[in-house]
Amino acid sequence: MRLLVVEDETRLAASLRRGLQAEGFVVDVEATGPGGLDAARHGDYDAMILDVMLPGLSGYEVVRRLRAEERWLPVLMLSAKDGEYDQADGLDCGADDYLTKPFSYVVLLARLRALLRRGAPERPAVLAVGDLRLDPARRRVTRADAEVALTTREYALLDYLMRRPGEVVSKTELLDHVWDAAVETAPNAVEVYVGYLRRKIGRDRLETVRGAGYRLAT
Amino acid sequence: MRLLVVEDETRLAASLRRGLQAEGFVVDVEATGPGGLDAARHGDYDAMILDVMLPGLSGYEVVRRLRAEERWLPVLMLSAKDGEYDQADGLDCGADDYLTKPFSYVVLLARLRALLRRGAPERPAVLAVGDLRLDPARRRVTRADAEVALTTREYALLDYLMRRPGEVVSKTELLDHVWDAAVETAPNAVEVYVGYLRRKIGRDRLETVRGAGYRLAT
DNA sequence: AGGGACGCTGTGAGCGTGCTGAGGAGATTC
DNA sequence: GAATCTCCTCAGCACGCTCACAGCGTCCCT
Repeated sequence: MRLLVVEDETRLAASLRRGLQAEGFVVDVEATGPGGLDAARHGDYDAMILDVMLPGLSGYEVVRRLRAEERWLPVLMLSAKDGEYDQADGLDCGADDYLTKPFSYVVLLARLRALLRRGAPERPAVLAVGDLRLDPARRRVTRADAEVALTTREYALLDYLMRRPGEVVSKTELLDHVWDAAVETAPNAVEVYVGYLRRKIGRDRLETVRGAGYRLAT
Repeated sequence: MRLLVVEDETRLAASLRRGLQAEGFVVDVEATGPGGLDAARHGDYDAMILDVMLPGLSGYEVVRRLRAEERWLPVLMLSAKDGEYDQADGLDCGADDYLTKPFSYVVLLARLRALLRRGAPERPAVLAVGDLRLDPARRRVTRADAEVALTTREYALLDYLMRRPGEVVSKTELLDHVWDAAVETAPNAVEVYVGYLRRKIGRDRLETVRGAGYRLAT
């Protein structure tokens, strides 16, 4: 999952990056309104965390322009203001959720997950495909009720695939969303991790579609 | 837009009904957990506003059961609690948004609109010609509901033809679009692959127009 | 009916794509 | 500082897809 964080307070930005990366997200940070807008336009992110007070262009304005261009990526707004009308303004100009600073990290994560779930075609709190279950809140995976131990990368890969069951997902797409796009990673890494996953969740769960990508059997 | 409000405090329920109706929504109110669950199952609502503290069945439980039944209508939870973990729990058990009492009516409306805006996620349409179906996202082809296994090239060829059903497509055009235009490929390759396709999707599906090209029978 | 152009298909070589085991680099733990 | 874990690269291997080739069948025109 790729996230865009637009925040000009460098300490908060760094802390968000660290925390979200630890959860397995791929995180890019922009510090200005125009920079964030540009990144959102071209970056192919799964969601965006956006401060209201930004140099160059306010968060409100960034969302408004994105929506005007028919870009619908989920946007979670952050603001120091907490008057109710400010909140309503943020939502009405196109944001999907709103948090006031100071906010709790746990709440941020929960709302972010809710947001990502909402954007997906189906949005169970626990993802389930066959006897495979993945609980994003607890970061736990079970297969026929037996727990499966996964590393961060394996988990992120399975998470991404389970949000698109039955669909073919290309190696490039996986590299963009599960790996860090800034780092050049060989496509072979995907093959290697698909191999690891197959050993843990069952060989036939994860089909190879030659020349196209991988598909999680439904 | 039809809304379901599940709330047992009659004064709050009445006020919500009045306010939302004034905004043009059609509003039904249920006062108990089981009643709300039942209404959500059968009512065909566009969204649901759900209190956590309910007689009979808690709001958490109602959402969890709905999601377990694969019902994905947007749910906005209301609660008097405001501990951060409660909020996280509500979202993780399947709600899409969360408000704590007392809440401002303006905020409620804004969040509701944000929720409704995230309607059905667009999914690339499935191409269908006769009993032949091609799903680009799943990269899957079925003929009379039976899956047809295709190689990359066969799939690309069928994809191109199915986007032009009934039209005559020349071999040159196919070489340009389905094969790599930069690489010089013999026109015979097209004939070979048309042959393969015919064996898999049915001989009469793919007509030869001598001297002009091929046509997918509609 | 005959000839020529066009299209079809079986065969097989070449190579692209994906899988795997081994191992090095970096982070973390004891 | 050693042991462990995780991530990722590399090289070798195997499968099966792709396509050229050649021979035959089919269609159309005279």
